[in-house]
Amino acid sequence: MKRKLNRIFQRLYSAFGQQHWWPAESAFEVMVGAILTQNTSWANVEKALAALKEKKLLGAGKLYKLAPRKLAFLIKSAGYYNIKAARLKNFLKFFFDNYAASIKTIAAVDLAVLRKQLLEVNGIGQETADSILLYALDKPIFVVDAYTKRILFRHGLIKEGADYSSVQDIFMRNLKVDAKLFNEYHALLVKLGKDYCRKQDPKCEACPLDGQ
DNA sequence: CACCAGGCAAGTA
DNA sequence: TACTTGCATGGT
Repeated sequence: MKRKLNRIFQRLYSAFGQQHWWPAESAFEVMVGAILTQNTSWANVEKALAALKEKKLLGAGKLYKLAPRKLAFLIKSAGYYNIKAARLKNFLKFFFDNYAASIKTIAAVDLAVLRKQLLEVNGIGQETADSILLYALDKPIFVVDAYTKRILFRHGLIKEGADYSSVQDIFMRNLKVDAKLFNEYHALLVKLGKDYCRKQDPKCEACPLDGQ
């Protein structure tokens, strides 16, 4: 498995190059984006983030004070806006209550400890927690998403419907535990998923992973 | 028109 | 534990 995973990474990197993830201007923006992108296209999330920036509200304090209805309205384009507004509030309360909304403070917390805490926040599941840990706080944890599972399934590396932890373990146990590597690898899988491994065309034509 | 997108929680059996 | 359903906009 180590060989397969490393070969896949090399193929993807050769085909697509560095992805420069996460696309955001700050760690806090990554956290907000991680919640907004739940089951939602990134293009729609970008509109929501732009709306918050335009109003100069993309900061922990500003967002926490903002009325839930107003927040929901501003992130409307990201879909599920009522529930996402509530989830952002839940996360912000956690961030203020435990870490005074300080990125430096929260980033100093042990990976396993913080992951457990994040999962206790209503609205933050495994993928969102791991996205925050890896892309906002630079912690070495592998992010698994729908693309990851689909790609691994289509290439015969996992069974259909494999659960999150089992897929995550495949990467964590067979790759060097390195935030930089995990960052690039997940981003490359998303790139492949978007461009070649769509749900609608199961044939994955011209997939860079096929052939020799 | 139908289907999908960088999930999650709550309800049911 | 293993399904099912609600949440919602915007692009293809």
